[in-house]
Amino acid sequence: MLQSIGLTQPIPIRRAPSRENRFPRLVAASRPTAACASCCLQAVCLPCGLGSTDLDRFDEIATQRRKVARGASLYRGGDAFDTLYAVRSGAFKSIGVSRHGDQKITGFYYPGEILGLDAISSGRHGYNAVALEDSEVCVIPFAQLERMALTVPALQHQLFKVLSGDISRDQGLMLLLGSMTAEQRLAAFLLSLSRRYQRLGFAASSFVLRMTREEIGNYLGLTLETVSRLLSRFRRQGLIATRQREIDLKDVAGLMEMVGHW
Amino acid sequence: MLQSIGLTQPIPIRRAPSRENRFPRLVAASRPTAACASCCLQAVCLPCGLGSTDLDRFDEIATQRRKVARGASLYRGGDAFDTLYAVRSGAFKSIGVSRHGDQKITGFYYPGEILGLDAISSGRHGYNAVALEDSEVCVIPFAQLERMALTVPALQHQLFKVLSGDISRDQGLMLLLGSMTAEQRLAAFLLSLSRRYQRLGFAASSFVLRMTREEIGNYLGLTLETVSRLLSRFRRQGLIATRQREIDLKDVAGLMEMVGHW
DNA sequence: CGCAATGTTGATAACAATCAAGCTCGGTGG
DNA sequence: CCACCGAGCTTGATTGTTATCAACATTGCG
Repeated sequence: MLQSIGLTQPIPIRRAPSRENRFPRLVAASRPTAACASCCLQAVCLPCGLGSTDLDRFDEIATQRRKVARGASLYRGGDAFDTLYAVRSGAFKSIGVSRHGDQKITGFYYPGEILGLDAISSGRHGYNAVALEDSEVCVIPFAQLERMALTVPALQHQLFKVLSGDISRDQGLMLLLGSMTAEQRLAAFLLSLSRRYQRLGFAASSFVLRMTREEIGNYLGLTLETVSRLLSRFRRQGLIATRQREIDLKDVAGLMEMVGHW
Repeated sequence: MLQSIGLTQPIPIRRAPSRENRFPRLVAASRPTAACASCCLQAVCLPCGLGSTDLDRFDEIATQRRKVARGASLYRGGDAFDTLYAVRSGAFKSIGVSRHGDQKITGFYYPGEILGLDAISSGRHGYNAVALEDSEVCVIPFAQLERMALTVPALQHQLFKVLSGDISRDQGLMLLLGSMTAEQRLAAFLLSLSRRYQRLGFAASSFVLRMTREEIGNYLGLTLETVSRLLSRFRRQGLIATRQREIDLKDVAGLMEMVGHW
């Protein structure tokens, strides 16, 4: 069955009652401090290389959580950079906005993934981070994190790995944008989502899109019409099944063949 | 006047006598250990945040240099990752190769820039690094670098900044590939080269391309014909002047206008 | 029930790719 | 020294993929 994914607690996935700044009651209650030690994302999140004593020290840094309602911004381009954020539940998009108001999505972020890494170098955020659904993040003050990294080799190493991993991911996307057809891009996108859901312990071949066709198209450098047409074509070809935003990958091998072994 | 750039020593820029594995005599002599303290790239290279005592310690790590002839690989995709490389002179391209033999250039690297950052996360290089001309790099063993970063806060911070800067740069390129016309991409490319040359202390509006039209096109997700046509158009429009690979930016404002304020 | 947001599908147009021919500049060999 | 050769570049003609414009369907919500 198609299932709800990307959630670490039972926030309803169907569209929130209105566009912005409203949380369903069940998550409105105040919330204890984050505790990585008991977090189900332990295996995939930033502190995943740490032993239990180091993990406790890390917990002293990342004490705070923050909720972000669907459509609201976690930070905006131009904001001063102080902290990294680890997605705890929900999903985010990172968007650049040009002076002319054109928007371009540079990434989607799922639980266990880190937001704000690109801002370290300049000390200022270059993009807006917007929640695709009611979401929650762990707040990780960067100065403290850096200080701790000096005394915990495993943490320093993990940080290097996370930063480096982001570079790899972006380069993969550049490859996609720079040398793949629309068809290949969408296939690659679906496969990438599949892999990420699997990493989180969810079914790899059956998931619900957190974003609209328009957002997918924007991210992939395509129009929403092209995305819609391609999804229809994939359906006709028996590669996938869809029902609104629910996606079933019926022929993963076929999709991979389509991407062409990059 | 158009001038030679990207070189920290007088290697002739005109095409080397043959395709590969041949160095002009003047750089064939064996070379003393690298010394950041006396390197003219100090201000822009990896150790740029360090004080003089820390710089001396850094010099003990990065003792080795390596020459790479035009067309030769510094490393290849699949190679184990041990070391980072700082470009000392010359220029490199980073290319991904698909199983079908298709190549895609993911980046160009100029003096002071660091090669290999994307390999930290997996411990294995994902791309080939190929010299665009006879070049030299400083070898920076990563394990030692990490160890030193634990005791030198400024170095750790600088490493975070360099990694983060690469993420920003890649995201900028994604924006370019995903939402700009051919014209905008090429204009953005020329402006980006201009900025990099300027950073190195060279003229910002007058430089020699280190890469072919084909390589530019590959990098920008265009064909070489499109690149050539656009350069001709820019010339007709009075935006640039060209003579082979020499480029003069005649109207930087016009080029920026074209890119459209991303 | 109707509205607004999202998604599907069709017709047409534009941009860039492809195919093709020729040019320029260096290097090489007769 | 000159002629040839090839890599790299330019330009033209044509094709094809994807964007754009447009109409309509579906869903959820007030």
